[in-house]
Amino acid sequence: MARKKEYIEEEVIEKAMNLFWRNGYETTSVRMLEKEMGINQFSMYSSFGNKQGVFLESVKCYKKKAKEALVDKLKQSTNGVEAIKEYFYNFIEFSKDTKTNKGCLLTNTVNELGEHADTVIMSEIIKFATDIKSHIIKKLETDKQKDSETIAKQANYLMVSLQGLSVASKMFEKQQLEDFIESAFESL
Amino acid sequence: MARKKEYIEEEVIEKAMNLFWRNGYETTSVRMLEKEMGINQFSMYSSFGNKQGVFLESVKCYKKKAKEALVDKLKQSTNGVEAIKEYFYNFIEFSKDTKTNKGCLLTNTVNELGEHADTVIMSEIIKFATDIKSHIIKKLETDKQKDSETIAKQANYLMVSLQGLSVASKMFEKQQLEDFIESAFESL
DNA sequence: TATAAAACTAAGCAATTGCTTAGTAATAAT
DNA sequence: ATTATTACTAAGCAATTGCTTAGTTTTATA
Repeated sequence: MARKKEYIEEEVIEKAMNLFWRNGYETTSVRMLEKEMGINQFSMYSSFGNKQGVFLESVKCYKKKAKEALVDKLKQSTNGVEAIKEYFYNFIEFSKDTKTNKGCLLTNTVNELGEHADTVIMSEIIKFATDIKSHIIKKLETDKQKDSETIAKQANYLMVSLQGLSVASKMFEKQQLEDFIESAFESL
Repeated sequence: MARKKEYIEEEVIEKAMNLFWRNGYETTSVRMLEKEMGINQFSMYSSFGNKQGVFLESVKCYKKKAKEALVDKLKQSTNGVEAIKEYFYNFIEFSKDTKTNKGCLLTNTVNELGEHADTVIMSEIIKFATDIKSHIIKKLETDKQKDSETIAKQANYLMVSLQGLSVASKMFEKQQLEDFIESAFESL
């Protein structure tokens, strides 16, 4: 009874996600999204409501990709702390761009929008961060000599370090990033 | 022969700097600057050329403030590595806002504008980062047991950590930030 | 006191923003 | 084939962006 959509929502959202990842939320205009996603503004708004809606779906798409490329590997590994270090190295690869790195889309978002960010989007971000932290804690607990207090402290430390790596990867050279990772894990 | 300016450029720039610090470059509109600086757009443009000009002066103002509150203290201290740790703690105080922290204006800028940033502004930022790093190296060299290679590595590590602290301070609680600093200096 | 130079006010500029809407084309059930 | 439903195109909306300009006010000098 009705006409068919000429695009697959999951496919165009992945393109939108990459645009947001490269440029940030504000800098990415609806016109840019139109071009990159290859669909008209009408279609965008009928599928996702508004720009925030497109971004929310992009965030979900990013989470899925990051889960596959990073979190699942961390989850499956039995290497304890070494697995977390692997996560750090994998992240650099994951966020690689043509020249410099793009950082983590979620970190970029919090950093750009801060308090102004939509609460739905923020809760998505927090859920992901909490998930990563719990996996980090599990790997730290592999070492039976550590008490829960040092584990909590080290988990906090690693979460902040991860944020640092995300931002620093956008402006530092590979050598500095590797120096960072190696030094960061020296005392663990 | 001519009318006097009704404002002091240094004073209004400090206000502009605080606005940019809180909101970032793009989110800060010329209208917002007008209100915050308490001067008309005409005056803004005649004093600083354009929005980028206002921002460039704001960056210089930030550098001056950060130098006084952070770098000079680091420079003067004779506590070696402990002085660098002090720098980290001082930074948290320096970037404090009403509720969360504002991070470092320079880090925020690179993170927001990335490659799109004006080259003049970028060179100001790089100069400042290089300056901090050289002071960090000096403090590390206090420990005569460290060879130049480990010093270089540790300096890289600390610079990335500082970026991390800047971003993380915008979203983490004080306890996590202190956990980070303490853990970060454990192996040094 | 008259004058020229600079600084003010405020209205307005084109371009861009996110979003909407009027009109047309395609589709599956009747 | 007709019809109801949805998706498309593309033009256009008000609001905001960075910036300019026309006209007025202030000021130190001649």
